[in-house]
Amino acid sequence: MTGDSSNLREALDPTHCVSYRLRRAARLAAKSYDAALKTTGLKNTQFTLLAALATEGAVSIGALSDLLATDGTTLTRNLEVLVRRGLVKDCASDDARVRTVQLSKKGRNKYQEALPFWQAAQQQVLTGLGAEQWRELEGVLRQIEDACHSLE
Amino acid sequence: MTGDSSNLREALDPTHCVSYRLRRAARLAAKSYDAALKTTGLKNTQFTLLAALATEGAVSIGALSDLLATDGTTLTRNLEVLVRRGLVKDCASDDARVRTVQLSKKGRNKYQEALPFWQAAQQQVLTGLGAEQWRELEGVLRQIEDACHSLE
DNA sequence: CGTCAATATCTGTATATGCAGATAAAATGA
DNA sequence: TCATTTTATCTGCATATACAGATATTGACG
Repeated sequence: MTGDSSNLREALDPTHCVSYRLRRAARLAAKSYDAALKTTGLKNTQFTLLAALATEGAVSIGALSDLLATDGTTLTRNLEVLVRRGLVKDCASDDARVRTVQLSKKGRNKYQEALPFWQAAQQQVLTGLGAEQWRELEGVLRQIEDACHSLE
Repeated sequence: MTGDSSNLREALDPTHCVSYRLRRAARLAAKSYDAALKTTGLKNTQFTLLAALATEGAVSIGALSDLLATDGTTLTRNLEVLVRRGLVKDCASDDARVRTVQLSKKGRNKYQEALPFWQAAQQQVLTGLGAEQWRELEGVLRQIEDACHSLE
Protein backbone atom coordinates (compact mmCIF):
# COMPACT_ATOMS: atom_id res chain seq x y z
CA MET A 1 0.00 0.00 0.00
CA THR A 2 0.87 3.63 -0.55
CA GLY A 3 3.30 2.53 -3.22
CA ASP A 4 3.45 5.78 -5.11
CA SER A 5 3.14 8.15 -2.21
CA SER A 6 5.87 6.38 -0.28
CA ASN A 7 8.04 6.51 -3.37
CA LEU A 8 7.39 10.17 -3.64
CA ARG A 9 8.22 10.72 -0.02
CA GLU A 10 11.44 8.83 -0.51
CA ALA A 11 12.25 10.70 -3.70
CA LEU A 12 11.83 14.04 -1.97
CA ASP A 13 14.34 13.15 0.72
CA PRO A 14 17.58 15.04 -0.06
CA THR A 15 19.47 11.77 0.27
CA HIS A 16 17.93 10.84 -3.06
CA CYS A 17 18.75 14.10 -4.78
CA VAL A 18 19.26 13.28 -8.45
CA SER A 19 21.96 15.89 -8.74
CA TYR A 20 23.85 14.49 -5.79
CA ARG A 21 23.49 10.90 -6.97
CA LEU A 22 24.76 11.72 -10.42
CA ARG A 23 27.62 13.80 -9.12
CA ARG A 24 28.64 11.11 -6.74
CA ALA A 25 28.52 8.31 -9.31
CA ALA A 26 30.38 10.53 -11.75
CA ARG A 27 33.13 11.15 -9.20
CA LEU A 28 33.58 7.47 -8.50
CA ALA A 29 33.52 6.53 -12.17
CA ALA A 30 36.02 9.28 -12.92
CA LYS A 31 38.33 7.77 -10.34
CA SER A 32 38.29 4.41 -12.12
CA TYR A 33 38.98 5.92 -15.50
CA ASP A 34 41.67 8.19 -14.09
CA ALA A 35 43.39 5.19 -12.56
CA ALA A 36 43.30 3.34 -15.88
CA LEU A 37 44.66 6.37 -17.74
CA LYS A 38 47.29 7.17 -15.13
CA THR A 39 50.33 6.04 -17.13
CA THR A 40 49.28 8.24 -20.04
CA GLY A 41 49.27 11.37 -17.92
CA LEU A 42 45.70 12.14 -18.96
CA LYS A 43 42.64 12.56 -16.81
CA ASN A 44 39.33 11.20 -18.01
CA THR A 45 38.13 14.72 -18.70
CA GLN A 46 41.14 15.39 -20.90
CA PHE A 47 40.70 12.12 -22.71
CA THR A 48 37.12 13.12 -23.50
CA LEU A 49 38.33 16.36 -25.02
CA LEU A 50 40.99 14.63 -27.11
CA ALA A 51 38.42 12.09 -28.29
CA ALA A 52 36.04 14.84 -29.34
CA LEU A 53 38.79 16.62 -31.24
CA ALA A 54 39.90 13.37 -32.86
CA THR A 55 36.39 12.90 -34.19
CA GLU A 56 35.66 16.48 -35.12
CA GLY A 57 38.93 17.66 -36.53
CA ALA A 58 39.23 21.45 -36.55
CA VAL A 59 36.40 22.85 -34.48
CA SER A 60 35.38 26.11 -32.85
CA ILE A 61 34.90 26.65 -29.13
CA GLY A 62 31.24 27.23 -29.68
CA ALA A 63 30.76 24.00 -31.60
CA LEU A 64 32.68 22.06 -28.96
CA SER A 65 30.58 23.73 -26.31
CA ASP A 66 27.41 22.49 -27.99
CA LEU A 67 28.81 19.06 -28.70
CA LEU A 68 30.01 18.40 -25.16
CA ALA A 69 27.33 20.43 -23.38
CA THR A 70 30.10 22.26 -21.58
CA ASP A 71 30.25 25.97 -20.87
CA GLY A 72 32.51 27.79 -23.27
CA THR A 73 34.49 29.35 -20.46
CA THR A 74 35.20 25.90 -19.08
CA LEU A 75 36.45 24.77 -22.46
CA THR A 76 38.77 27.75 -22.69
CA ARG A 77 40.46 26.69 -19.44
CA ASN A 78 40.47 22.98 -20.17
CA LEU A 79 41.93 23.50 -23.61
CA GLU A 80 44.56 25.77 -22.10
CA VAL A 81 46.07 22.80 -20.32
CA LEU A 82 46.15 20.69 -23.46
CA VAL A 83 47.58 23.50 -25.56
CA ARG A 84 50.31 24.05 -22.98
CA ARG A 85 51.21 20.37 -23.23
CA GLY A 86 51.33 20.62 -26.99
CA LEU A 87 48.44 18.22 -27.56
CA VAL A 88 46.11 20.79 -29.08
CA LYS A 89 46.88 23.71 -31.36
CA ASP A 90 45.03 26.69 -32.70
CA CYS A 91 44.23 26.94 -36.37
CA ALA A 92 43.48 29.85 -38.62
CA SER A 93 39.97 31.12 -38.97
CA ASP A 94 38.29 33.57 -41.32
CA ASP A 95 36.05 35.03 -38.63
CA ALA A 96 38.33 36.67 -36.09
CA ARG A 97 35.78 36.15 -33.32
CA VAL A 98 35.94 32.42 -33.75
CA ARG A 99 38.75 30.42 -32.28
CA THR A 100 39.28 27.09 -33.93
CA VAL A 101 41.41 24.32 -32.44
CA GLN A 102 42.49 20.85 -33.44
CA LEU A 103 44.71 18.03 -32.27
CA SER A 104 48.40 18.41 -32.94
CA LYS A 105 50.37 15.42 -34.18
CA LYS A 106 51.47 14.87 -30.61
CA GLY A 107 47.84 15.07 -29.57
CA ARG A 108 46.78 12.45 -32.09
CA ASN A 109 49.53 10.15 -30.90
CA LYS A 110 48.58 10.68 -27.28
CA TYR A 111 44.97 9.89 -28.09
CA GLN A 112 45.96 6.66 -29.85
CA GLU A 113 48.18 5.79 -26.91
CA ALA A 114 45.40 6.38 -24.40
CA LEU A 115 42.57 4.73 -26.29
CA PRO A 116 43.26 1.14 -25.17
CA PHE A 117 43.55 2.25 -21.54
CA TRP A 118 40.24 4.01 -21.80
CA GLN A 119 38.73 0.96 -23.45
CA ALA A 120 39.95 -1.24 -20.62
CA ALA A 121 38.28 1.02 -18.06
CA GLN A 122 35.09 1.23 -20.06
CA GLN A 123 35.07 -2.54 -20.55
CA GLN A 124 35.46 -3.12 -16.83
CA VAL A 125 32.62 -0.81 -15.95
CA LEU A 126 30.38 -2.30 -18.63
CA THR A 127 31.15 -5.78 -17.35
CA GLY A 128 30.20 -4.76 -13.84
CA LEU A 129 27.06 -3.20 -15.22
CA GLY A 130 25.81 -5.58 -17.87
CA ALA A 131 24.53 -4.71 -21.34
CA GLU A 132 20.96 -4.29 -20.17
CA GLN A 133 21.82 -1.81 -17.45
CA TRP A 134 24.11 0.05 -19.77
CA ARG A 135 21.28 0.60 -22.21
CA GLU A 136 19.06 1.74 -19.36
CA LEU A 137 21.71 4.13 -18.17
CA GLU A 138 22.12 5.79 -21.54
CA GLY A 139 18.37 6.17 -21.87
CA VAL A 140 17.85 7.58 -18.43
CA LEU A 141 20.74 10.02 -18.71
CA ARG A 142 19.38 11.27 -22.00
CA GLN A 143 16.01 11.82 -20.36
CA ILE A 144 17.58 13.70 -17.50
CA GLU A 145 19.38 15.98 -19.89
CA ASP A 146 16.15 16.59 -21.75
CA ALA A 147 14.27 17.26 -18.54
CA CYS A 148 16.90 19.73 -17.39
CA HIS A 149 17.17 21.46 -20.74
CA SER A 150 13.43 21.93 -20.99
CA LEU A 151 13.48 23.84 -17.71
CA GLU A 152 15.49 26.68 -19.23
CA MET B 1 22.27 -9.58 -36.52
CA THR B 2 25.39 -8.82 -34.59
CA GLY B 3 23.27 -7.37 -31.83
CA ASP B 4 25.76 -7.83 -29.04
CA SER B 5 28.90 -7.19 -30.98
CA SER B 6 27.52 -4.00 -32.45
CA ASN B 7 26.48 -2.92 -28.98
CA LEU B 8 29.96 -3.63 -27.77
CA ARG B 9 31.48 -1.70 -30.61
CA GLU B 10 29.21 1.19 -29.80
CA ALA B 11 29.95 0.97 -26.10
CA LEU B 12 33.68 1.11 -26.74
CA ASP B 13 33.38 4.35 -28.68
CA PRO B 14 34.61 7.18 -26.42
CA THR B 15 31.40 9.07 -27.19
CA HIS B 16 29.69 6.55 -24.94
CA CYS B 17 32.19 6.81 -22.10
CA VAL B 18 30.26 6.13 -18.91
CA SER B 19 32.38 8.62 -17.01
CA TYR B 20 31.72 11.35 -19.55
CA ARG B 21 28.01 10.61 -19.73
CA LEU B 22 27.63 10.73 -15.98
CA ARG B 23 29.72 13.86 -15.64
CA ARG B 24 27.73 15.57 -18.34
CA ALA B 25 24.34 14.64 -16.92
CA ALA B 26 25.54 15.65 -13.47
CA ARG B 27 26.60 19.05 -14.77
CA LEU B 28 23.27 19.69 -16.41
CA ALA B 29 21.30 18.49 -13.43
CA ALA B 30 23.43 20.64 -11.14
CA LYS B 31 22.55 23.63 -13.25
CA SER B 32 18.82 23.03 -12.72
CA TYR B 33 19.18 22.64 -8.99
CA ASP B 34 21.48 25.62 -8.75
CA ALA B 35 18.91 27.74 -10.55
CA ALA B 36 16.18 26.59 -8.18
CA LEU B 37 18.36 27.32 -5.14
CA LYS B 38 19.63 30.64 -6.44
CA THR B 39 17.65 32.88 -4.10
CA THR B 40 18.98 30.98 -1.10
CA GLY B 41 22.58 31.65 -2.03
CA LEU B 42 23.36 27.94 -1.91
CA LYS B 43 24.72 25.72 -4.65
CA ASN B 44 23.41 22.19 -4.96
CA THR B 45 26.66 20.85 -3.59
CA GLN B 46 26.34 23.02 -0.51
CA PHE B 47 22.75 22.01 -0.03
CA THR B 48 23.83 18.37 -0.06
CA LEU B 49 26.33 19.06 2.69
CA LEU B 50 23.80 20.91 4.81
CA ALA B 51 21.30 18.10 4.32
CA ALA B 52 23.85 15.51 5.42
CA LEU B 53 24.70 17.55 8.51
CA ALA B 54 21.02 18.09 9.27
CA THR B 55 20.53 14.33 9.31
CA GLU B 56 23.75 13.38 11.03
CA GLY B 57 24.09 16.05 13.65
CA ALA B 58 27.66 16.33 14.93
CA VAL B 59 29.90 14.30 12.68
CA SER B 60 33.59 13.87 11.92
CA ILE B 61 35.23 14.61 8.59
CA GLY B 62 36.01 10.94 8.18
CA ALA B 63 32.42 9.86 8.78
CA LEU B 64 31.17 12.49 6.35
CA SER B 65 33.75 11.35 3.86
CA ASP B 66 32.40 7.79 4.05
CA LEU B 67 28.80 8.89 4.02
CA LEU B 68 29.08 11.14 0.98
CA ALA B 69 31.81 9.16 -0.80
CA THR B 70 33.80 12.36 -1.02
CA ASP B 71 37.50 12.74 -0.44
CA GLY B 72 38.30 14.16 2.98
CA THR B 73 40.42 16.91 1.49
CA THR B 74 37.48 18.00 -0.62
CA LEU B 75 35.27 18.14 2.45
CA THR B 76 37.81 20.28 4.26
CA ARG B 77 37.61 22.90 1.50
CA ASN B 78 33.85 22.65 1.00
CA LEU B 79 33.17 22.96 4.71
CA GLU B 80 35.52 25.92 4.83
CA VAL B 81 33.05 27.92 2.75
CA LEU B 82 30.11 27.00 4.95
CA VAL B 83 32.01 27.72 8.15
CA ARG B 84 33.03 31.11 6.80
CA ARG B 85 29.37 31.87 6.15
CA GLY B 86 28.47 30.80 9.65
CA LEU B 87 26.31 27.88 8.54
CA VAL B 88 28.54 25.21 10.04
CA LYS B 89 30.55 25.24 13.23
CA ASP B 90 33.18 23.07 14.84
CA CYS B 91 32.41 21.17 17.97
CA ALA B 92 34.58 19.78 20.70
CA SER B 93 36.07 16.33 20.38
CA ASP B 94 37.91 14.01 22.76
CA ASP B 95 40.31 12.76 20.11
CA ALA B 96 42.36 15.77 19.03
CA ARG B 97 42.96 14.22 15.62
CA VAL B 98 39.28 14.18 14.88
CA ARG B 99 37.50 17.29 13.76
CA THR B 100 33.79 17.24 14.35
CA VAL B 101 31.40 19.70 12.77
CA GLN B 102 27.69 20.40 12.91
CA LEU B 103 25.13 22.85 11.63
CA SER B 104 24.91 26.15 13.45
CA LYS B 105 21.51 27.62 14.22
CA LYS B 106 21.92 29.77 11.15
CA GLY B 107 22.79 26.65 9.18
CA ARG B 108 19.66 24.84 10.34
CA ASN B 109 17.57 27.83 9.35
CA LYS B 110 19.23 28.05 5.97
CA TYR B 111 18.61 24.37 5.39
CA GLN B 112 14.93 24.74 6.25
CA GLU B 113 14.74 27.76 3.99
CA ALA B 114 16.35 25.92 1.08
CA LEU B 115 14.50 22.62 1.43
CA PRO B 116 11.34 23.62 -0.50
CA PHE B 117 13.44 25.05 -3.32
CA TRP B 118 15.36 21.83 -3.54
CA GLN B 119 12.13 19.86 -3.47
CA ALA B 120 10.76 21.92 -6.34
CA ALA B 121 13.83 21.15 -8.43
CA GLN B 122 13.76 17.46 -7.51
CA GLN B 123 10.05 17.30 -8.27
CA GLN B 124 10.56 18.83 -11.68
CA VAL B 125 13.31 16.43 -12.60
CA LEU B 126 11.32 13.46 -11.33
CA THR B 127 8.34 14.57 -13.34
CA GLY B 128 10.43 14.79 -16.46
CA LEU B 129 11.83 11.38 -15.67
CA GLY B 130 8.90 9.35 -14.41
CA ALA B 131 8.81 7.03 -11.41
CA GLU B 132 9.91 4.02 -13.39
CA GLN B 133 13.02 5.72 -14.79
CA TRP B 134 13.85 7.16 -11.43
CA ARG B 135 13.92 3.68 -9.92
CA GLU B 136 16.09 2.48 -12.78
CA LEU B 137 18.43 5.40 -12.31
CA GLU B 138 18.96 4.72 -8.63
CA GLY B 139 19.60 1.05 -9.31
CA VAL B 140 22.03 1.65 -12.13
CA LEU B 141 23.97 4.30 -10.25
CA ARG B 142 24.31 1.98 -7.30
CA GLN B 143 25.67 -0.69 -9.61
CA ILE B 144 28.14 1.70 -11.13
CA GLU B 145 29.40 2.67 -7.72
CA ASP B 146 29.76 -0.99 -6.80
CA ALA B 147 31.55 -1.76 -10.04
CA CYS B 148 33.97 1.11 -9.53
CA HIS B 149 34.58 0.31 -5.89
CA SER B 150 35.35 -3.31 -6.63
CA LEU B 151 38.12 -2.22 -8.98
CA GLU B 152 40.16 -0.78 -6.12
C1' DC C 1 58.00 6.10 29.62
C1' DG C 2 59.79 6.38 24.92
C1' DT C 3 59.61 4.77 20.22
C1' DC C 4 57.12 3.55 16.34
C1' DA C 5 53.16 2.56 13.82
C1' DA C 6 48.49 3.79 12.80
C1' DT C 7 44.98 7.28 12.30
C1' DA C 8 42.70 11.78 11.05
C1' DT C 9 43.07 15.89 9.05
C1' DC C 10 45.26 19.69 6.60
C1' DT C 11 48.30 22.06 2.83
C1' DG C 12 50.22 22.50 -1.63
C1' DT C 13 49.20 22.00 -6.15
C1' DA C 14 46.49 21.25 -10.19
C1' DT C 15 42.41 20.61 -12.85
C1' DA C 16 37.17 21.12 -13.65
C1' DT C 17 33.32 23.99 -13.68
C1' DG C 18 30.36 27.98 -14.64
C1' DC C 19 28.36 32.80 -13.72
C1' DA C 20 29.03 37.88 -14.67
C1' DG C 21 30.92 40.93 -16.99
C1' DA C 22 34.66 42.55 -20.40
C1' DT C 23 36.39 42.54 -25.06
C1' DA C 24 36.61 42.21 -29.78
C1' DA C 25 34.88 41.53 -34.24
C1' DA C 26 31.27 40.82 -37.56
C1' DA C 27 26.62 42.00 -39.20
C1' DT C 28 22.94 45.25 -39.64
C1' DG C 29 20.76 49.33 -40.83
C1' DA C 30 20.25 54.29 -41.45
C1' DT D 1 30.41 54.86 -43.66
C1' DC D 2 29.18 55.15 -38.80
C1' DA D 3 26.50 53.64 -34.89
C1' DT D 4 24.17 49.79 -32.94
C1' DT D 5 23.40 45.20 -32.18
C1' DT D 6 24.68 40.57 -32.23
C1' DT D 7 27.98 36.99 -31.84
C1' DA D 8 32.16 34.45 -30.02
C1' DT D 9 35.40 34.18 -26.80
C1' DC D 10 38.05 35.51 -22.80
C1' DT D 11 38.95 37.24 -17.74
C1' DG D 12 37.93 37.67 -12.98
C1' DC D 13 36.13 35.30 -9.40
C1' DA D 14 34.47 31.51 -6.66
C1' DT D 15 33.60 26.78 -5.77
C1' DA D 16 34.32 21.54 -6.40
C1' DT D 17 37.44 17.92 -6.62
C1' DA D 18 41.28 14.90 -5.37
C1' DC D 19 46.30 13.17 -5.27
C1' DA D 20 50.74 13.59 -2.63
C1' DG D 21 52.79 14.67 0.97
C1' DA D 22 53.01 17.21 5.64
C1' DT D 23 51.37 17.43 10.45
C1' DA D 24 49.59 16.20 14.60
C1' DT D 25 47.77 12.68 17.83
C1' DT D 26 46.65 8.50 19.55
C1' DG D 27 47.66 3.77 20.48
C1' DA D 28 50.69 -0.19 21.01
C1' DC D 29 54.71 -2.41 22.53
C1' DG D 30 58.95 -3.16 24.77
